[in-house]
Amino acid sequence: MKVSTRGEYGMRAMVSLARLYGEGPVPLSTIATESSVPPAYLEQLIGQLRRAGLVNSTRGANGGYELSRAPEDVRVGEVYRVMEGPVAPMVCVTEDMDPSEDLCPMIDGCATRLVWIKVRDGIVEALDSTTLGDLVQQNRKSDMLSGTGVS
Amino acid sequence: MKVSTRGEYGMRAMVSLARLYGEGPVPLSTIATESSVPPAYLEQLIGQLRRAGLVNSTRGANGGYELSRAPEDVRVGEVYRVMEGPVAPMVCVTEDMDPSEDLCPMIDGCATRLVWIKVRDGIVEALDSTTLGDLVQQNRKSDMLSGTGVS
DNA sequence: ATTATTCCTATCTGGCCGGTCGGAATTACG
DNA sequence: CGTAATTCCGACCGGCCAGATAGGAATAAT
Repeated sequence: MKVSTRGEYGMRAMVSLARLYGEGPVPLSTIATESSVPPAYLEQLIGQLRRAGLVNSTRGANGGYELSRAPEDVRVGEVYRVMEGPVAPMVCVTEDMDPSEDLCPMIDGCATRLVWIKVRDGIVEALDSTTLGDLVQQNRKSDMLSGTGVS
Repeated sequence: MKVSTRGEYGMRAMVSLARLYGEGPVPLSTIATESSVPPAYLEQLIGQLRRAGLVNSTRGANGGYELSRAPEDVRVGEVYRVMEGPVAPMVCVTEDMDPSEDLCPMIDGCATRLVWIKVRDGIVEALDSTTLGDLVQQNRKSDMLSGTGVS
C-alpha cells in the first residue's frame, strides 16, 4: 500500500509553494528544481492542482503558480485527494461511498471490512489534522536544530 | 493507495480459518470457496502465511490448513505484513527502517516526510489494535442483527 | 493402488504508473 | 510591434508488476 509518485510529487510541490507563499507567482521550473520533480511531469500534476482550485496560475512572462490560500488553511488531505482520489485502502471502503452499494463478493458479509474502515479512518485523521503551514514550520524548526538555517 | 489483492485475499482467508478454528485442518478448496478467492491463487498466498508461521498445514488426504494460534492472539497487522510487507505509505518511512539511511532526493530535508510518518502510524495503529478474534466476533454480531444468524 | 490433498516454481498477460514530447495560447518587456 | 518567458493541452509510450494460471511432484489416508 504505497502512495504513488503523483501524491508524493504533488505534496512536495505544494510544500515548495507554501514556502514561497506571498512572493508572487513562482514559475514551474523553480518549483520543479526545489521539489526535485521532472518539470514535464510536474506540469501535468500541477494542472490538476490548479483545476481543483488549490493553486492559481498566471500565464505569460513572469507568470507562474501560487497557493490560492494561505498554507495554514490548506489541509494536506486536500492535496492528497486531488492527486490520489478519495482515501480508500480498499474499494469497498472508499470515502465518498454511496452506503447502499455493497459490491463485496462475500457470502455473508465481509468481516475484514471492519479493519479497512479503521485503516481508512486512521489515514484520514493523519491527513486532515495537518496543514501545509504545519509542514513548513516543522521543517524550518528541524533546519535550525541541524544548523542548516545558519549561514 | 490501495491494499493489493494479496492483502485482501490473505485477510479473508485468515478470517475464514479463524471461523473454523478448532475443527481440525481445513482443505484449501473450502477456504477458497468461503473467502471467494481463486483456489490456485490462494494456494500461493497461503504458502506465504504458512512460511511465516501463521498457519499450520497437514499434508495428504484429510489434510488442510489451520491457524497456528487462537484467533484472539493474531493481530491483523501480522497478517497484513506477511502479505504486503512492512507498513510504508512511502519508501522513506518504512516500518523496519534503518534510521541512518535517508534516500530522500530533496535538498534540505523533506517536509512532507512528517505527513507520511503520521499516515504510517495511523495505519499501524489500526492494524495492530485488532485481532482476527475481534473480526469474527463483530461479524457474528451483525449477522444476528440482520437476521442471517437465525434459521 | 487410488484418491485427496499440500507443495513448488515457471509462465503469462493486461493495465497503468510514470514519464516525454510538441506545439498552441498568453502575457511582459524593450 | 516582435521576441522571450511562460502556462496550457493532449497525445503518446515503454516497462514493470499485480494477479493470476498451469503442471507436476511429494505426502498421507483408506
